[in-house]
Formats: sequence, C-alpha cells, structure tokens
Amino acid sequence: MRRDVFQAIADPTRRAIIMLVAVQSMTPNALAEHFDTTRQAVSKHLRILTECELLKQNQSGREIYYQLNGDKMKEIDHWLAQFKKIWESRFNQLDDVLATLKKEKKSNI
Amino acid sequence: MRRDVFQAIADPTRRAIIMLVAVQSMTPNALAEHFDTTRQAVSKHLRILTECELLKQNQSGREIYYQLNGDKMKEIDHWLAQFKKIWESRFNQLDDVLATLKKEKKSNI
DNA sequence: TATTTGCGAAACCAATCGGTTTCTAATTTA
DNA sequence: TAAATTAGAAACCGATTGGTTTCGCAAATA
Repeated sequence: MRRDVFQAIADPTRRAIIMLVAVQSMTPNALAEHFDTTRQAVSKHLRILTECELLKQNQSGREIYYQLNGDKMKEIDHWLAQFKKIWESRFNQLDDVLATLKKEKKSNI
Repeated sequence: MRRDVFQAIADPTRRAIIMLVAVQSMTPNALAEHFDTTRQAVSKHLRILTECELLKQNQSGREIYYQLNGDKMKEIDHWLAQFKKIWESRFNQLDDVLATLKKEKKSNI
C-alpha cells in the first residue's frame, strides 16, 4: 500500500498525533489517552504515519516510543514552496490578463 | 458536509488542479484535458476544492473559470509554522532527555 | 511461574471516496 | 430556431477509510 504524506495529514487525529509527538516521543497508550478512541485505533494511525515515514519507532522492552521524522515534514514544506513560487510569479505573466480580457470581451458584446 | 483544506489536498489530482489554477484560472473542460479522467470527475474535485474555499468560481456566460484563493493556502502554511515552532523548540525541553534517560535506565537493568 | 501489561494483527462494519454513465439546464453558435 | 457546447446533478459502483472487538504474543511484574 502506497502511503503518502498528504494523505497522512488529511486526518485530524493524525495531525494531533504529529503535534504531540513533535514535543516528545510517546507510546501508543500514552497517545491514546489524548483521544476519544481505542488504543487500537491510534495504533492504526501510527502505522500509517510510520509507513509514510513521518514517524519512527523506538522500541524499549515492550514499549514502543514513536518519534517524529522532521525531515519528512519538509515534503509538505517543499510542495508549499513550489506552489508559492507559481502563485507569486503569476502576476508577472500575461495569461491571467489575457483570460480576463477575453472574458470581458465576451460578456460586453 | 464538512470540508477541510487538508482533506482537500490529500488527493494528487486535486493538488495538480491547484497548481494548474495557480498559474491561471481555468474551466473544468480545460482542466480535464490535463488528466486521464472524465470532466465530471474533475468537476467533483472542483466542487470539493470550492467547498473548502481553496477555489473561487468566476462565471462568464456558460463557462466557469476556477481561480485559486491564495489566502486559504495559508491555513496549511499556518499549521506547518505551528509545527515548526514546536519542533524547533523541543530541543530546549527536558522532556526528550528525560524520556531517553528513563528508557536507558530500564533497558540497562 | 502465573498474571498483568503493552502492543500489533485480524476480522468485521458503516461511511466515505473517486470514478463512471446518464440526464438536465443554460448559453453559444450555425 | 435548431444543434452544439459547457457544466453541474444524480444514480450507481467497487475500493478505501476510520472505527470497533477479539485475539495472540512478548515483556514486566507479583
């Protein structure tokens, strides 16, 4: 199953997990206390976050500490930067102006 | 139906639409040419993007130009900034150190 | 050693998703 | 005015999602 960072952060619970784990590594049980669901449900979220490499596991006996992989978050950053580049440079392009003119021409006839 | 920006950008086709529309406003038909799906499928994506206010409609006769609402993209930006704040300040906190010590103590016995 | 604890896996379920085809309405255009 | 074009709505479909309960396994503890 192909896991995607964007699909991973689509779920609010997973976004909350990311924030919690960003502060400090946590076990599934500790995380589950913050939510109104079962540990198993949290475990499923952790699996998805781990599969797309947003989290890393750190086993200590029978406990598993989940910690954030900050680097992976940069993928979102990168996409946003890419967008901003286009968004900010679009004012230098004639495309929008032309589209507007075309539209106005049509509706003014 | 509650529409969420994060859920909206979870789909790769929708992310591509965002990029295309960031360059210049486009109609559903023009957008659909860039994808291997029907116009109706693209229309559904546009509906979702519009509902969460990432896109705005601009009708011109029977054509509807979809244009990007750059402000809404800032929501993602804001979330990322929030995360970075936590992520970068966590090194100043003792939590991680304490957790590590606790872990090491346990596994060394 | 027996019991408890922490965890993931599996099986199941209703709801949602992304896609299709078909249909309807409105605006161009011939 | 008739035909073509643009676009959303509706009905449908299989796959995926996020949740549950039940289970098994390994590690800690009594």
